[in-house]
Amino acid sequence: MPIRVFLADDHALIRQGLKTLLERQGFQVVGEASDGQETLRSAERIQPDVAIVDISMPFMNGLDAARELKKSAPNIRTIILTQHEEDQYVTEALRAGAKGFVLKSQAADDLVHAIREVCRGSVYVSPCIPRTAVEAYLSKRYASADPLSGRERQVLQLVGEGNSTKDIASQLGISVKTAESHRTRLMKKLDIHETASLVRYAIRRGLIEA
Amino acid sequence: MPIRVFLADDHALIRQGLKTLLERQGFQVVGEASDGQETLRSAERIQPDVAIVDISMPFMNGLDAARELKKSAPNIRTIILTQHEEDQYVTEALRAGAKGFVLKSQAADDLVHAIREVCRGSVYVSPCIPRTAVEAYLSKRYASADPLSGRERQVLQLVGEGNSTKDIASQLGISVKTAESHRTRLMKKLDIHETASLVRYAIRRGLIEA
DNA sequence: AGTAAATTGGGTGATTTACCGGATTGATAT
DNA sequence: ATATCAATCCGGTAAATCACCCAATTTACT
Repeated sequence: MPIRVFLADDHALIRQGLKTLLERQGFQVVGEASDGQETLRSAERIQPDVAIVDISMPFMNGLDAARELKKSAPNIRTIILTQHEEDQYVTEALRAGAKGFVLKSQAADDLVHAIREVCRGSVYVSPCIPRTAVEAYLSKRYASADPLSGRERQVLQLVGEGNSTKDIASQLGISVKTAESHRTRLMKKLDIHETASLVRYAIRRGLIEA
Repeated sequence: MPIRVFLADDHALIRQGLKTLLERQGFQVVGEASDGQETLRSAERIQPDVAIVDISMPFMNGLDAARELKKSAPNIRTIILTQHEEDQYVTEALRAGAKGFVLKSQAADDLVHAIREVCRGSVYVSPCIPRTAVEAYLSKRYASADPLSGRERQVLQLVGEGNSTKDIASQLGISVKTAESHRTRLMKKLDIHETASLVRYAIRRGLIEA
């Protein structure tokens, strides 16, 4: 009896590609959805073995969908399939109850392995994901979704808004060195090494707007 | 004799899905690439009938790749395949020499039609795209929404992706000084004075994603 | 042919970052 | 109560980057 798979991605073309690919691998695609809410309604009814869920979807994103699925249909194993490589997403996905995390940049084999592994009860994370991200999930129990301290988040926002470290220091009434220190530490926490990535992260977090 | 197709998308998984799907439709997938530069090198050598090119790719985006392909391999018909629905992309894609424009949110049929049409010499744009976008291209009235030159746009993208000036120089095969020069000039053109604002601009322009 | 823009490159000095270190406070766990 | 850890604060040094000056060559357009 083939493994029954559900596909959630807002791009129909991508879904059809994945479906064709998975069916050739012997899986049975039993349902599809193009947003988080549709995923919940449809997957709860269909009760697939595995739900493959993209993060970027309209109305309800894949991580929120995974959280809801965990509550309403705990028997469905969720695999997050995304283009986002940031560690933050991995940690958040695992906390949301996902059993797998696969990048779209990986080969199809990776997804196939993930499906087989989660069906056996394992947790599967793409090998190219830094272990630190998985460890963050395992160790930091129930820390806030955002690993940053208040001051760090404040500095991050100011950096994203285009302020230099010197500006930030004077705005916060601290020395340049301290501002740099906050900045350095938050970058280490986020495993980010350039200002550009920092800005993109701040936008995704909603701290600033593009 | 089957139509020979080239696939350019930075997500291996998506490429494999599309490949499987297209081969079932009777097309022959003769090559793949995961970024714009690889697309140029590889497609010029292989000379496919059609190149299906995603916009969002690292190092060199799909629109720039289409522009280059038009010069170096005018016999290859380029179809832009993207998730971005904004009219601006359609106009820019057609100006860049693309013969087709298909959204990932559409069904596979749409892509199949596009391939057949462009091979017959037509221009194909997904039916869900507003006509105004196509008319903007036809009306030749270049309002030049973006004052940047090609090279500058390329540098902007690389900056937004988090590359240092040194990285950019080596990736583009130019000196650090030249890369700095491009960067300085594009910042002056945009009246932007910090990296953070540059990144936000690149995101708003759709050159990169948050 | 002539003008403008694009692309390439350099030098110098100021600014910023990266990476090393430590001091103090407050919360938490044992 | 006391050890421990995270958060906050600060400094020095070396490397990288930026800002601002310059110019040669190629390309594009009129």
